[in-house]
Amino acid sequence: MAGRPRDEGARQVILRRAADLASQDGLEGLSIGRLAAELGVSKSGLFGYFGSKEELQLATIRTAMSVYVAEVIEPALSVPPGLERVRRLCESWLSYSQRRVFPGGCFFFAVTAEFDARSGRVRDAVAAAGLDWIRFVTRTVEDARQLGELAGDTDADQLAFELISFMENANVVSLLHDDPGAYERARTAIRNHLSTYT
Amino acid sequence: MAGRPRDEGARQVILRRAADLASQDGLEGLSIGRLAAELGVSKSGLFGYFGSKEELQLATIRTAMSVYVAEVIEPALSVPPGLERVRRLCESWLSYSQRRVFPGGCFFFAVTAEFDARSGRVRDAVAAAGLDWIRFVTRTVEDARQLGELAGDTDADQLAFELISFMENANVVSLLHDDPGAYERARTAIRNHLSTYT
DNA sequence: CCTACCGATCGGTAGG
DNA sequence: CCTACCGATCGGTAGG
Repeated sequence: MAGRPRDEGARQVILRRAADLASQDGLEGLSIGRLAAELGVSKSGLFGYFGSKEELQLATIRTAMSVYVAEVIEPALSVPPGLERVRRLCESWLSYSQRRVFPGGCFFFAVTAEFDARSGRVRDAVAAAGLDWIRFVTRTVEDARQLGELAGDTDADQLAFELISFMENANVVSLLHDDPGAYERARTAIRNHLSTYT
Repeated sequence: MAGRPRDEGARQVILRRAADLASQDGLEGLSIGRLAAELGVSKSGLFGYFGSKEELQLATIRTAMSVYVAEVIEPALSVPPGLERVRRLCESWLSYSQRRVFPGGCFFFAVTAEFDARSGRVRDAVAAAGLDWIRFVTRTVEDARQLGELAGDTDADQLAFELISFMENANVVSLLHDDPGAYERARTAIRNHLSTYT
């Protein structure tokens, strides 16, 4: 539990910066020395907050999750369950990616691709976060179906997979090809796609 | 042009191995020392083939492209242009990912996520390969439309974006959650999706 | 294509 | 929370 009684505000500033860096260079590319230098503190001082690089990585993921909840989940929950919440959830995600809340685009896209073929606690934490997200989208779709706002035979798992596909591809295309039109392509895909399920 | 007159067969063995490692740990995670140790040669001996880490990374991308052409593009080109070629292209891609031609799943998915927020020659090479792929899918779709096998008002860019979305999401979900069902979800999505365009 | 090395940086620790 | 350090590893080079 190294560092837990320390200044919690400073800790969150460190972790928010770590998440920004990791969205661009990955959680392995995030080095304690570079992070310390950017924050103007000593390497061992920063190290003391976490105790190991792996703990820093895990704490960074938790901080990124709280940003994700505030930017993507909460805006969707401000709308009542149903098709409008599904639309709002997709739009919140695209806006979160497009506004570059993390400078490297979606934090979880970056670290998922980095750790999807590895093993260990960091990979497990990334996988758990990914599963939470899939389940939340699926539940949001299933609510809309049960309310009669999507066709009764809608396969919620299938539709959630398809919506997530469009969103993540917009993120990567916009980053790699510096093409903001990818977001409009995703919005068109989502709009047309939802209309085939109604 | 360091190393070009050397044994070309040995060079390709090195690069194929490098592509396997990079699909799991990334092109930055690929270290010359580790690669040399795995191949049982000295670090400086291996280094002499490439002259710099960046040249090794660029050569690895070119080798991965030739694998991709053989595994994904050529099977599609063995079918005449039209809707059947579109279907074959998607199936070749899903098979390439699912058979783990590269142990970390699609090589280009891994290195795209790694370099999409960076700059430099490696990023540019990854982006150029990605653009080639998008254009090939778009052209394959457009051929089918012009042959009257997709609706006349089909937007080839849009449909290519949607098909690629499904394929890439299957790759990452299957890796992160060890869920081969992701490929069936992508196949269902592609089948249903193509039928809405006909 | 090898051994042996360079300076830089890595994660992590000792001591204060 | 600092300075100063540890051994390991990085990309790259000298010399043969």
